[in-house]
Amino acid sequence: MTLADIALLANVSKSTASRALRNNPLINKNTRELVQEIALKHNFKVNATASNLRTQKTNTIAVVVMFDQKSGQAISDPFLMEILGTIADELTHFGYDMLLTTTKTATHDWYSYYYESKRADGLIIIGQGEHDQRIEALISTDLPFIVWGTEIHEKNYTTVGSDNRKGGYLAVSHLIEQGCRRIAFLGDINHTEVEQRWLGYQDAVAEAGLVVEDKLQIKTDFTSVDGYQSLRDHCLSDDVPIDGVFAVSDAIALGATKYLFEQNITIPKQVAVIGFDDISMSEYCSPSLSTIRQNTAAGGRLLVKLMLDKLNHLPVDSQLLNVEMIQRQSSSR
Amino acid sequence: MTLADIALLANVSKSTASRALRNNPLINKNTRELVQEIALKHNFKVNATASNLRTQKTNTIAVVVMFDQKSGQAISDPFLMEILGTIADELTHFGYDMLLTTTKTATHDWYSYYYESKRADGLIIIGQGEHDQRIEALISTDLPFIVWGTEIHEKNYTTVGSDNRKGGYLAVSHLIEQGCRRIAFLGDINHTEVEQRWLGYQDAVAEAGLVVEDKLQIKTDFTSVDGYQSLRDHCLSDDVPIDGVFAVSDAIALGATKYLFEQNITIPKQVAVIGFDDISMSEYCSPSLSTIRQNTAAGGRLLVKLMLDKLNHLPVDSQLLNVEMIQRQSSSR
DNA sequence: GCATCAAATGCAAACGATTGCAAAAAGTAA
DNA sequence: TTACTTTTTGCAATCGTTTGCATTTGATGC
Repeated sequence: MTLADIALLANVSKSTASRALRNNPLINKNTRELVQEIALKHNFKVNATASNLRTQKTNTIAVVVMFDQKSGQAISDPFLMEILGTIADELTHFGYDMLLTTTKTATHDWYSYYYESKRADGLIIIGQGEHDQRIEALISTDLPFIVWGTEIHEKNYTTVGSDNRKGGYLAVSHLIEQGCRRIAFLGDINHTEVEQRWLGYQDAVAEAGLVVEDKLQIKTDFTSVDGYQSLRDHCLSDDVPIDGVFAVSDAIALGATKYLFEQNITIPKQVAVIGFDDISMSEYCSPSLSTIRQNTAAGGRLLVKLMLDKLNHLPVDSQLLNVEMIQRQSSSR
Repeated sequence: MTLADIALLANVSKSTASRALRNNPLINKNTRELVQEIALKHNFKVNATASNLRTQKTNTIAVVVMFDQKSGQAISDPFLMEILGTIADELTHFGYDMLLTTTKTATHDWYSYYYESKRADGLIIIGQGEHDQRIEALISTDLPFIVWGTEIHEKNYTTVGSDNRKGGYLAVSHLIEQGCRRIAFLGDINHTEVEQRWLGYQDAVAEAGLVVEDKLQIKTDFTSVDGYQSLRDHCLSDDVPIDGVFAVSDAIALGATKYLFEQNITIPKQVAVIGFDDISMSEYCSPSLSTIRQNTAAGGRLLVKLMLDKLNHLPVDSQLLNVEMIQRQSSSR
């Protein structure tokens, strides 16, 4: 069933049929309805590849999920799933398809693969990784792309992301308010977003008139396993005593909590804990986890909106999303 | 930069250029290398839409993630993310792209939208939902599709999935072994997979010479919130005392655990708990969560392999993946 | 009845690759 | 040299839409 067949059935030309199907007012209303009716009856659907070829548009956005470079594993934060879900829904809502890739396989030249070879009209990148060169390579191209992460002023590309610095500040101020004085920071500041949270940490510590101890900043990957190991291997010794933990993801926080439990250290009394993300499980673990909530739904929607604006050649600015401190048991003394 | 340009530069015809690029032995080796070199130098990439149109193949597989119909929310189990990640990687590995959708938006006619209109060569569906009609509608079409879920013998389509019945059996036998006698089942047996786990529950109970009490089967959706509420609203009263919980997902189990904690009910002593999935966090919550491990990596790989086999018109059979009981603190008395 | 104009339709050329088949070139044997 | 393979190349059609432009149709005015 092709457009030609429909045209034949409707006794019109291909051009008329084509226009009629897309409700072009150039075509007589009766003719339009006739053609549409016939198309419907025969369950005709426009061939996307042919249409894409002719129009030079794909109506597809590629979404790249940055993987953990070391482990080669998906950053399996439920957080990711949530934002992906929103993006998918928003894109379908605007008539776009979503092509999903991870950075794990093959160091694709994204520009060539997706844009030049016409697989997608634009790119949404989730996560900046550790200043990935692949992102920077895109800046000088005409590929429309948006990154979930932190705005980097020296680098000129559009980002959408949480106010990570504020998040770090809120988390640590809160811990300090609860009486914590030696707060471990679990995260890898090579990730731009994490770096911001670390700055927020420093802001809060400075504000309280305390001193930032570099020893308390412990490089930790985005997994529960790493959270557990960080505490085990680097903290709580006489050398580095702590009374609070700020983990840059809830997953990390859960791992840390686990270790504290095993050592019979009471939470929040001896050590208070706060995470980041507010994944749905945080409320439902025990003790429930205090955290900084990221507005993933708004983030996903915004990513898509800016992407579409960009495709329509509208001016587009990076956006900072507000975060919120959610106090739960793990930090309530 | 099109094929024609390259051909011109290489002083050959388009056909020769096309063949040369794909290393067709019909073309002289020298010519091939010449063309490839030129293409490389000019960073030429074949236009996918044109190629797709001509070859009538898209080299794309659409993946549909079934959403929670009621909440309209993504089943945000990390479990999903893991399997999606594997699928994405496997597909890229075999040169396919992955189109992702959720069932939330628009009740697409998948056959028309993806297959007829040539957006994808095949469909992988994650989750059966509650006997979704959209799946059944595909059976009579020529669309190649595979479902992650349980084989349904009356329905004739290919599935890949865990041995859910065995999983249920293992979980419940284990609890019984630990001395549990009244085990709550948290899950919604309208989901085919959950139904299987319920059958496994019954198997184990029967084997132990106990009686299956329908009161103990509590309809619960796939979220922590629901796990929490199920226990709160339906169990632990004098009416329905329990000493064990089998939750059909780790997320549910975490919610349930939370409620037990709040009620000062000790785990595993007063109530032992076991979940399903073995998401990465299960090991790192406290108490660590016993669970039934699904082999998501194998599952993802198998889904893709069968899909490709199907595309190559090879015979394809549904596959059952083994599951494994992981004993942790929450059930170790 | 004819000129004029607007509304509706159709022609034919793209879009950029792939491929069956024919033709040219190169190699071999007589 | 001719005849006959074998290897290598190129022609031209095709995939199924969309769209600029020309053409037809019908309406209107004089």
